[in-house]
Amino acid sequence: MLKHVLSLAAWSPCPSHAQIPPASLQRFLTFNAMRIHAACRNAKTWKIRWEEEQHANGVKWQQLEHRGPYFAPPYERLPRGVSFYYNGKPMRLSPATEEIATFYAKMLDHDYTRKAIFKKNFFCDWTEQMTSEERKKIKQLDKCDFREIHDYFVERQEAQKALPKEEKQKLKKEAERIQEEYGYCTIDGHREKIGNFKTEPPGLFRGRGDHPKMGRVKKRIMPEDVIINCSKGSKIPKPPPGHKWKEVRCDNSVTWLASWTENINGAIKYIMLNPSSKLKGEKDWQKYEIARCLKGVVGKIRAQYRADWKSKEMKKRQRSVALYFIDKLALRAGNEKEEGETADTVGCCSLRVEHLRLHPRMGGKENVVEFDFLGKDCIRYYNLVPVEKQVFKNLQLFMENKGPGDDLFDRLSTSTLNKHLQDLMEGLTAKVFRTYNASITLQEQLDALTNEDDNVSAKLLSYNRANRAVAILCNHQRATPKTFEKSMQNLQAKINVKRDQLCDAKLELKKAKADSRCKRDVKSKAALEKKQKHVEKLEEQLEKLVLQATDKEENKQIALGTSKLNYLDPRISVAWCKRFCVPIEKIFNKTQREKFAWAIDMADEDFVF
DNA sequence: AGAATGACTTGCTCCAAGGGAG
DNA sequence: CTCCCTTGGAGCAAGTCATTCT
Repeated sequence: MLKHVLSLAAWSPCPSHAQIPPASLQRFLTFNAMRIHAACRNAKTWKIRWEEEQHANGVKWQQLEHRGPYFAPPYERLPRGVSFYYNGKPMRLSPATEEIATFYAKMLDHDYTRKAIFKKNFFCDWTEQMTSEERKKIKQLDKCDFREIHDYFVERQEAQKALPKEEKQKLKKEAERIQEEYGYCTIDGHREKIGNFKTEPPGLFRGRGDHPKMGRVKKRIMPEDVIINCSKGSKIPKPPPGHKWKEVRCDNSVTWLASWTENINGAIKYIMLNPSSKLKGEKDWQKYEIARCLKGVVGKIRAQYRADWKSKEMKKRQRSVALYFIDKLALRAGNEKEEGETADTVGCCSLRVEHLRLHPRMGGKENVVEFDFLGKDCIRYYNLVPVEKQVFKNLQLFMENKGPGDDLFDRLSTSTLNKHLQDLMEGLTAKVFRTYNASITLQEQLDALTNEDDNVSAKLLSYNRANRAVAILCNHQRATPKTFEKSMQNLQAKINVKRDQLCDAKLELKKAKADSRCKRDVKSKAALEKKQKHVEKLEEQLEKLVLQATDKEENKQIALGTSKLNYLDPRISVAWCKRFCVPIEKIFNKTQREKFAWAIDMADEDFVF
C-alpha cells in the first residue's frame, strides 16, 4: 500500500519533487506507476489508457535536459618516424589524407582489406579527400604500403595494455567522469541513463555480407551536423568551443536527444535513452501487451488465413500464405530494399522464387518446402518444412512462369500486409507474430521442461533449453566462438578430474565406514560424516559441470541474447523464477535486471503470458 | 499509390574488464 | 597474485513500420 502512495507522490508534477531520487528508489517508483497503470486494465482497455495518459498528441515528455553528445577525439598526427610508403618511397601525407590512411592501416589484418569492393570503395573515397598533389602521385592502392602505420598502432595498443596500474586507474576515472557528465539526462524530473551518448568516430564503413558500400569513408561528425532536441525551458547544451549546433529544436513527440545524418546511406543516427529508462521500459511493456492481445485472436486469424488459401483473389492467396510463413516460421516481414544500396537479403514478402524449392516427397514426408535465403545481417535461413497440401499447391501456382529472380509474392508488399493485419487487430503488424510466437514458445517449453524436484543447475539447463527453442525458431545464430573447442576440452578435463576425485572420496568413505563400524567411537563417526558430506559435495559439483558442458555444446552456434532481450516477455521468466525458487540473478544479469525492472516489479509467480 | 523520410527496434561482433582457478 | 577465459556491454549496421511527400 505504502508503495502506491509513494509512487503517486513522486510522479506528481510538483516541481519540488523534481530532484533526483536514488537510483533504486527511482526505479522502484517508476515502475510502480506502471503497476497502477496495469491495474487499470480491467476498468478500461490498456489501449485506451495509453492514448489518454501519455500518447495524447504523441507527447513523450514534458521536460528534457542533457549535455549533448560527446564527440570523438580529434585526429592526432602520426609521429615523424612512422611513415606511409608509396612505390617503396616514404611520403608525408596531408592531415586529412593521413587520417584516412590510418583507418585502412588499422584494418590490414582484417579480411575486409582483401575484398575487391572494399579496396575499390576505400581508394575512391580516399582519393577524393587528397590534395591535388597527392592525387597526382597516388594512383594505385597496391603501391601503397601501410605496414609501418599498422605496426605503430599495434604497438600502441600493446603499450596501452601494459600500462601501470595507476595509469589505468586514471584512465578509468576519466571515463567515469565523462559518463557522469554526458551519460545522463533529466527527463520529467528524473535522471535517466542515456544509451549512446558518443558520436560515432570516423572510420571505414564495414557492412555485413556482400555490402556494396564496404570500405567507404565514414566522415567525422561535427557539432555543425548535430541536431539537439531538448525542452524549451531547459539549459541548452553548449557546443564545443568555436562550434555551433546544426539546429536546436524542441520536439516532445519523439524520444531522441540528438541526431545527425550519416554520410554512407544518408540515414539518421540518434542519441536515445538506455533500455533501463522508464520511457523504454514502458515501450517494451506495451510491445508485450500487444503480443498478448494477439494470443486472444490468433485462433481466429489462423482460421481466416487458412480459408484464404483457397481465395479466388490472387492477392489474398499470396497474403494468406505469407502470413502463414510469418506465423509458423517466425519470418520477418521483408521490406523491399533498394538494389545495389545494401547486401541482398530478404524476408517473407521479398522472398524470390530462387529461395524456395518444392519437394512433393522428401525423407518420408509430403509437401516439403526447402527454404534457403539470406535474412537480416546476411544470416542464412535454411529450413525443410512440411506444409499443408493447399499451401504447397499455392506455392506451385505462385512460382509458375517465373524466373529464379522474380518475387514469390508479386502481389504483396509489407505495407498492404500490415494494413490487413491492422484490420484484424489494432496494433497488429508482422513483427508482433515473432514476439508472440517467441514468448508463447518460451512459456510452453518452460512448462514442459522444468522439473520441480530438480536442483537449481538442472532447472537452469531447462530454462536455457526453452530459451534455445526460441532462438532456433527465430534463427538467431552466432559464429562458433574461436575458443569453443578449447574451452570445451577444458571443461571436459575438469569433469574428468572431478570424477577421479569423487572416486577417491568414495573409497575413503568406504574406509571410514569400516573404521567407524569397528571402533564405534565419536571421533570415527564424525570422520565418517565428514567423508559422507565430501562425497555429496563432489557429486553435486560433478553434476553441475556435466550440465554446464551439455548446455555449452547445445549452444555452440545459437545466440540466446537477442531473443532474451527482444522477444521474450520478461514476466514469463520472472514468474518461472518465483515459481521454481530460482534466484532471478541466475537468469538476468545486472543490465538485464535494469532493463526488465518493470517486469520484475510487476510479475508474480502466477503470471501467464 | 508508392517513394522517401524518420523514428525506433533488432541483431551480431568484437574486445576489454573482471572473476575464478591454480 | 597471475593468468586465462568468460561475459558484459559498447558499437553500429540493418531491420520494421508509420507518416509524409509527390
